[in-house]
Amino acid sequence: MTQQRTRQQYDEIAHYLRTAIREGHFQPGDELPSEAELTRTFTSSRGPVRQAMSTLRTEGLISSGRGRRTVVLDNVPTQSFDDIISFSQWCHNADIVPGQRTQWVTRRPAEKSLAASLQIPDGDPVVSVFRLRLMDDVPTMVERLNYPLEFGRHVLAFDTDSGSIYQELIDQGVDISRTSRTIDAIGANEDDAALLEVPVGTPLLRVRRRAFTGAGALIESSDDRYLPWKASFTMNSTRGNPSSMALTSNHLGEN
Amino acid sequence: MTQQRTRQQYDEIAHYLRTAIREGHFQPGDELPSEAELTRTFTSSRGPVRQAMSTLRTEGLISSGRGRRTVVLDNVPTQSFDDIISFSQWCHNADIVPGQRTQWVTRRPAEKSLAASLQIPDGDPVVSVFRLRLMDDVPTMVERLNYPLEFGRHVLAFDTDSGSIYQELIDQGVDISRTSRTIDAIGANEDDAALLEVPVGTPLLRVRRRAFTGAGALIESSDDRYLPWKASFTMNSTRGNPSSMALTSNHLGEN
DNA sequence: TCGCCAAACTTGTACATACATGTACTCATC
DNA sequence: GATGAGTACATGTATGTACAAGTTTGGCGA
Repeated sequence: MTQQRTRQQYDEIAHYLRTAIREGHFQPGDELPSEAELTRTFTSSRGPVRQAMSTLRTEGLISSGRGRRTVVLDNVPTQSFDDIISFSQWCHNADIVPGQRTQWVTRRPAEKSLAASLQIPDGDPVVSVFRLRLMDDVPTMVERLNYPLEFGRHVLAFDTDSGSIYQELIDQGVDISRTSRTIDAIGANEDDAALLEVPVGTPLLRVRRRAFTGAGALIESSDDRYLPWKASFTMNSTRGNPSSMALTSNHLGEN
Repeated sequence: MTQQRTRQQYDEIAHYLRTAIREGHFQPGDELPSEAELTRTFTSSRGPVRQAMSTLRTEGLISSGRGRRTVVLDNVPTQSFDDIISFSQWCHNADIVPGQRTQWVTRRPAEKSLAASLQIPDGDPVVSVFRLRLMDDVPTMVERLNYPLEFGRHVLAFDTDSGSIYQELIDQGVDISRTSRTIDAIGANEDDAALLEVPVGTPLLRVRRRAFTGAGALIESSDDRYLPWKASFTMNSTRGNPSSMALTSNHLGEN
């Protein structure tokens, strides 16, 4: 239940267009109303209209250019920051019932590599969670979460079988403002295989995520492994628009 | 070799800031010059400065907010549209020597599933390419490309062992303006395994890409499979900024 | 009928201004 | 020294204007 506050004009316009596209009032290939028309429709000036268009453009929903009318592209999926960070939230939006079976929650001193990935000194206390996540009661993903104690203490005080850790952190006033994800593939190890009910070595889609506060403090370092036939990532990019993704080469043979 | 044309102001500013961050003149955590300072530095108005900032924000390089100074985030990688669509271009930027060993190039009528993915009628002619790609002479990725004849004819007339098909299409006047990628994991089949010199079933990072013209015509449908210890995807997202990615669930057991 | 050109309209870029809204600092006061 | 009000300054939002640079349209002339 997000606060409703009075919506900004550009947000109003973006929401209208996005909804109209999703509901099919504008089909792929159709022309959107011109900026001049939209300013009249919303009794606004060109600024907010262009800001809304810019948003939809980076979401990959529309394409525009000098002289050309703005057209609707394929009806591609995009998700907001909140939808994509929380498995529970994501399931709700897809009309799926999320589930979780916590394997263990620990508090212990960080060994070297974990400390490095959390950007804390060796031996500092770390809270770790290991859960199996389910979609409609079907095993889908194994989740390994690690928190420095400052944020992990909220997790220790939380029943991890009851729902969304992300939502709990928000409620506790933790300001999650940015995430960085690295995606690759990895074979299921014995733990993964047992929980997901597949053979050892089954290819899994691995998403390693690090979440930060606005001030830059690291909140979480996680490792999620999805069954690839249950979930996949989609990304849109448009020439001339900024991109938030990169394909990176790993010279060193890490794992 | 892209045309240099006179750069726009906002592009000038964005380029300056991006370079300064990459080269470490602004460290993560540092404050960027205020908008007012930048307008003076570049003898510009606030519009272009804000447009540049907006670009860097969606690239995940900076964070800003009402009342707060704009700060540099971690020095995260991001790549432009051109860098990420062309394996050759990508390698060059990373100081890697790209290579390719073409297995075959064919022209044939599309069978049902391929026709569907190319959005053309069953039986329409399709040009397909199957290549092994190398980084510094080391097998890294297997590439399967499919083009409708309209665009594929340029590929047929091209020596696919000589370099970048993408660059060739550009040179032939094909306007590639948008791509959509789906990322998941899959085990190496016999062809993959033989070329990549790994056992059958080895987990691979699969990137299925579809490329479109500005008008919406489908140019290419491809399937790239990377050795996950050679390459991975990275994505940044910031709360409140538009996102161009989505995690999608596959209810149906496709492959 | 065909081809060319000018006009009208589209989106992109830039400038100037105003006010909203949040942060951070100064400084007087207790 | 701690506290709190006030102030200066930061970015966010909105308006209005102007021009640049493409595309589309329609009419005119050959």
